[in-house]
Amino acid sequence: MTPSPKTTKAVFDRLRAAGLRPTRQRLALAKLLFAQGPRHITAEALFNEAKARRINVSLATIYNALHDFTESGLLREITVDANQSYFDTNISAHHHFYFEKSGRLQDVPADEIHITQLPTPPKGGTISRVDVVIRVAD
Amino acid sequence: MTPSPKTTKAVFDRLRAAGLRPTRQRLALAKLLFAQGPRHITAEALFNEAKARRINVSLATIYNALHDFTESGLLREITVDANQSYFDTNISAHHHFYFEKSGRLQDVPADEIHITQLPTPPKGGTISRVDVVIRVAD
DNA sequence: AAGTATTTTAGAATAATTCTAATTTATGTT
DNA sequence: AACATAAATTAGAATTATTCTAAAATACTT
Ligand SMILES: [Mn+2]
Ligand SMILES: [Mn+2]
Ligand SMILES: [Zn+2]
Ligand SMILES: [Zn+2]
Repeated sequence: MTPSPKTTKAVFDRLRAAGLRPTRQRLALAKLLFAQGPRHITAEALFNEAKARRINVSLATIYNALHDFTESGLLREITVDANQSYFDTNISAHHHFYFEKSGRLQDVPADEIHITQLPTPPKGGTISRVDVVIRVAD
Repeated sequence: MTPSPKTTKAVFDRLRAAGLRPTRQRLALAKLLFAQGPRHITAEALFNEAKARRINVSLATIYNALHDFTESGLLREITVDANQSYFDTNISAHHHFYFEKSGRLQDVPADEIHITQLPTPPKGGTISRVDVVIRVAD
């Protein structure tokens, strides 16, 4: 199957809208990240995936792209494991199951967790995000 | 002020009860960790604190002790920052404010967050813990 | 097409953590 | 108390994820 021009165009526009230059490598990585459904991926995993598809991208660029995407709101960084960062292509409000043995993350839609009371942050502070991680021993 | 024998004895017994040999360095570290109120500390911070008090302990031992304490239930490991692990001396059920700028953690008592609905974990999985992190932009 | 800012890159550097293998220590047993 | 043995400590090397550097390539504006 030849690459869908529709997908390419959509990804191109998405980068543009985010204020990021649609370079060859960002385009390729964004397609890997966003073509499928929601994903939770590490830098190393994305690097390997790119290699498998013969996309020539340096590891530094992987990190640059992941951080650039995160800063411009295309990705969200998730910290559940002390060893490596996960990047989430689902940027809407939601939570996670974290399978401790496999290290896999699974989305939990926001409406499946009801938080009916939350404390007020100390004076001067603003809540930037509330993360719920349900750790599952598998 | 000479070290309180009461505290020393209590810490000694606590290690014993946890099935850990009360060695010189574990005793000293446990006192640093548990003498005061609840703390959230990194390996490096504990190492520096030990040095400041002329407690001679290698960095490897700091890591060994923190992990041993965690495995035996005396500490809890908290993952909020991709760069380093935090160890929590408060092992009762509770949650956290995380001040993104300073990297400081603050306890939120369990009863200040009401979670009235939680999803069922996938078949075969058991919830080992539900962590709520309220990220505060300060 | 030229000029400039941005991006990419290889490889070196850094930082947290873990490992190794030798030494020391704790504890149970004579 | 001395002894034996398992467990813990240690210095330093190794590992791993990530960041940095500075040079080359590319994107975008004129
Ligand atoms: Mn990062
Ligand atoms: Mn650990
Ligand atoms: Zn997600
Ligand atoms: Zn805490």
